[in-house]
Amino acid sequence: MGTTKETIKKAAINLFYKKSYFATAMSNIALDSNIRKASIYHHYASKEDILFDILMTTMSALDAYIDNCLKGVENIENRMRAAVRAHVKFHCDNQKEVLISDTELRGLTAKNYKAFVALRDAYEKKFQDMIARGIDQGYFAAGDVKVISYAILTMCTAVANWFKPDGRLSGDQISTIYEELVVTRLLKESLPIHSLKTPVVRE
Amino acid sequence: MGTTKETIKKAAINLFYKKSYFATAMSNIALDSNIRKASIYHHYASKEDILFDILMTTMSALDAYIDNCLKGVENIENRMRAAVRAHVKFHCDNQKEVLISDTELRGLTAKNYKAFVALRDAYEKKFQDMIARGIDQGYFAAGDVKVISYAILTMCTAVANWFKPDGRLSGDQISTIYEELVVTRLLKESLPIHSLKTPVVRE
DNA sequence: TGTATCCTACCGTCCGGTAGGTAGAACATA
DNA sequence: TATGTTCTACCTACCGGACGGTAGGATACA
Repeated sequence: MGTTKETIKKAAINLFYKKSYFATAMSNIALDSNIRKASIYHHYASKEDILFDILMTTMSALDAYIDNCLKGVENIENRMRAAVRAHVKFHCDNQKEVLISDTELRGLTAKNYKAFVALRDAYEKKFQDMIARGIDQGYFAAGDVKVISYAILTMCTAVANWFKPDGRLSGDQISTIYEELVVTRLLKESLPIHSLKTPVVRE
Repeated sequence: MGTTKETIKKAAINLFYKKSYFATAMSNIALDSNIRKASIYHHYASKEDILFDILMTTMSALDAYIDNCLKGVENIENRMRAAVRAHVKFHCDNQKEVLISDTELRGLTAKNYKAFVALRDAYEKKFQDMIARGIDQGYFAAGDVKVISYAILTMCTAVANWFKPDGRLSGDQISTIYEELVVTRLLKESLPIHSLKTPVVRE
């Protein structure tokens, strides 16, 4: 069951996900937490404080998860593989939280907004640095690093939009497909048209 | 200037984009339209009716735009190129509307929700059909059509999240980059690692 | 005179948040 | 062991204000 604060947070995550932040009332959260509305204010200073807590812990968890998955992986291509796999897996396993992180930033005041965006920018920079390094070292095809990083990150993030926990494919399976799509296709130069039909002999 | 209804709609688009649907009050829309709140109800039956109008006209316009861009294009690879280019261009040119379409569906009642999703599904099916056909004909590398279509569509749709009208790249330039990324990379088999450094002689 | 358009004034409801209090565990003093 | 104090966690009851929407009248143009 966990602490009352965790119960409140979990209820808020479900409601923000289902109804959106602004459409969710404190009384809704209270009801789902089996608590009176005023009691929430013993654990959180305001409604926004709940949202901010969700956003920051989710972003921090994502960042820590990726760092852990990259630990000890040296080769840049393998690092990119691990990063994509971790990012997609996290977005399958924490679907509601990351969707809130994507759509409810407008519920934050300027100060909290800046704090969150700083975390997010630092996270995205890790991908941009990897891509730039991979291009430098000749592992990845040349291109606009900013645009390629946006393409990869948004595509992997959006998995949270369509992933279904009880669907045809598991989070692990989707991670594997995306790892391949990104690292062996999107980041590489392609073979010419119709080369697939007639195998090409190299070297 | 246009009709009063168009003024209201335009004000609503700006506000829904900036503050979100639920955080926007009818009085806000009235203020930005230089009209009294009650007057809005002469043109729209309810707040949701405004949202529904925005969503449906945007989705219909996107669908019509893509159809027009594909007219007369026969070769499947060129069709895919045209489709990606059109999709990205539309999402740059109608940034606010498509972002609302992506995030504010929870503001719709069940009936309206179904009507919108039907349009969207039909649109997405066009891409899935193209990808399946391209794979069949050997133009595109084999893979999970559903997942690949999601990857492509979400990546192209998300351009609306980061595109800046006065930024470094124009909508046309970004469309060109994405056209290449999707059709000559993501949909193709790649060359082996480091092949970029030493050119490969084929056939 | 009829109709479309817009207005002022108002309704009931729900919102985020607060005031102030109670039950009970923890602890210190004697 | 008995008694007073403090703290956490929760409660009931309420506040001012904003919300979406409505009733019914004024204006303007055909």
